[in-house]
Amino acid sequence: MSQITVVLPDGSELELEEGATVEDAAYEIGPGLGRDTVAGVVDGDLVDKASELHEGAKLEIVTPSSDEYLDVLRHSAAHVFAQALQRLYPEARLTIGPWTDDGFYYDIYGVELDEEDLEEIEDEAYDIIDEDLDIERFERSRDEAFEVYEDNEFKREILDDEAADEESISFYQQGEFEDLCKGPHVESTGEIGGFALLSISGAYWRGDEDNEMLTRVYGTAFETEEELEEFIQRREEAEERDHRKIGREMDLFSIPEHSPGCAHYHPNGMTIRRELEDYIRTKNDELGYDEVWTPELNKAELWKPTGHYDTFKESGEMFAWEQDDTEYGLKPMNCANHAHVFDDQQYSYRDLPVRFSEFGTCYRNEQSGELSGLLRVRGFTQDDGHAFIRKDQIRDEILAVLDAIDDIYGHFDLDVQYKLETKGDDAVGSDEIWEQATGALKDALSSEGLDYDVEEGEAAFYGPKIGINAVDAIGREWTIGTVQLDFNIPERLDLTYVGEDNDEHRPVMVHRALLGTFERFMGIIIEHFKGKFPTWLAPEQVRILPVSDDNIGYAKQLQNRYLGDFRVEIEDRSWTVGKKIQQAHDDNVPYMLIVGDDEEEAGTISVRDRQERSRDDVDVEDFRNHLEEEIESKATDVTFLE
RNA sequence: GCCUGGGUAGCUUAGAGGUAAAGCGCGUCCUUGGUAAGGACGAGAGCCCGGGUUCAAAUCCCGGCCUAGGCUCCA
Repeated sequence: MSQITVVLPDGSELELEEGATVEDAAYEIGPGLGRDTVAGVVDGDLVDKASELHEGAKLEIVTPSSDEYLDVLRHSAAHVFAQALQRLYPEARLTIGPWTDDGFYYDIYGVELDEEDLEEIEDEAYDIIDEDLDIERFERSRDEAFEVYEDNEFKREILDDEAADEESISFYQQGEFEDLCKGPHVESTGEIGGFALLSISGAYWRGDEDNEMLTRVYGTAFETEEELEEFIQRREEAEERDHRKIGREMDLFSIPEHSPGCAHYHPNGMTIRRELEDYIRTKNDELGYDEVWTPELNKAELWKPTGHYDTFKESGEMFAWEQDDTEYGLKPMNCANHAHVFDDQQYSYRDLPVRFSEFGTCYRNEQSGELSGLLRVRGFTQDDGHAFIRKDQIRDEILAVLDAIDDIYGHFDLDVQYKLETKGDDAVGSDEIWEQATGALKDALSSEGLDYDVEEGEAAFYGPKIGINAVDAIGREWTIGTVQLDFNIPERLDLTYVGEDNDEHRPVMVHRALLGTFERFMGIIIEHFKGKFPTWLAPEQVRILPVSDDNIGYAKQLQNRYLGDFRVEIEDRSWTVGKKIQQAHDDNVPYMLIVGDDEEEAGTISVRDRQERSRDDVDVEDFRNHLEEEIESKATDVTFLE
């Protein structure tokens, strides 16, 4: 019998007989570990403990105390759901039921469910958990497996595809229930402590729009009921951060029924947007961009040579219509217009880079089901910019933008992820050009020392893209800033500059948006700050609370004499001090100045901040100076009372 | 676009065939207050829109619009 060697997490090696399984390896290490083994992680994949090991495998043993145990538990919870479902709806056909980051789902066919049905299924699932059924793996021959799934085309397809190479097919069984499954699973349904079905939705088989719509049930499971309760609580807290809720409460914006996907900024929201605009204008100045403005309305012709027409119009994403026998459209992007501004005169190599920036308002007809508050809209304004550069300027230009983005995001305390998106199916231009452009972006990311994920095939049609992604309250990722390198549009529009050699040369275009769009960026920061904006962004920076109506005069005096440069309101409703304070907290006002007879006599203020810190006898000038500095430095939170 | 929910006062929600409710907010009055909700009274609702069933529809049925979470798209 020949031997194989596997590598354990600490780097040590373990000699095993050929054909040894994960469980065998665990027993080899120690009988205790052997007994505790739930599954294994082999070369990074979670697998059943009965899996055979191969020479050189990197092996990790999963026990109930491993991080991966929860994934295994949830995989079993998906089976418990399926079992409960089959007890109540024997006609339901099962497809796939994997674990996910925070639970599991199961896609089923042939049964219609609504949310009331979920409660019933959940009760049945708890019965199955109480029955503490042993979960056992067994195998069937291919022929037998096909027989079992005689009327389940989905499982048969899995047998034909995923399990095509396997002669013996892995099944799991618990009580009367069995399911085609490669595992791994826990040993008994009783190991699940907390179980909940969360929602119901549709999902296309194999994720393909042309396939059948399946019913997907999302659920989650934990080892204990307490953990489940914590999970539910975390979800409720996430709802509290929802930018749509905060946006309404703080009167920042609205998206009325008559303008689906198009935000209306209210005065408070517009204050924030204007601060963002001012900041980005400053940054664009520093980066050497000249601001332009180009129209939303153009003839559709504009986008034909660039390729936008094919991409956006054909997919129904562009708002376009016939008018007087001519097709017009609203711009889905700003680049074609900027390219024309560039093309309007002849530049020399000495002029490059030529950079245009614009807070450009674009419209795209996003699918109705995709709209989501400010995060996915139909009308949006990008802090867009295009640099027209020489090939030898690529590296510096990209680095400058990445630096600026890094600097800007620091003021928002945002955790962002960099993505490199590469050539997709709808791409225009040659492979060679794409490789060159993608390489340049990679170089820039590495030389900035930035970690990034590569997303194959996700780029815009005209060039590879660095996407800067942020996460919303419920964990969805959204691209905000972006840098794209484009050799194609200059080619298609025949853009040129005159080189040192007096010949015409092709410029390269860098497309970039620092915040992305004001809509999405605001949505992200509302959720990130939970409405407690940094003072420089806060719609109301200071609220003066007179202790009694008699002190309103002093409040006004303070506002006029010292605080005229800031966004200050006076709370003049005849409320108790406690009530005024509560209201100011609810409104997320950074600073409250409480002024009564004592302060009025001494000419001072009492300062309270939204973190519930307070100080009496404060000199107004000191406060004013600090406020100025806090705003100037774009501090991410209130600091006067630190 | 597809699947499953939802749309009732400015906001959050209750009501589920028989005269439309509550809390917050808003108005008036009383109270003039000291670091997270003082009191009284009052105004405020085409119950998303259009059709249908019914003696009677916010409620049941059909269609549409909007919206939430998924799916699919997506710069």
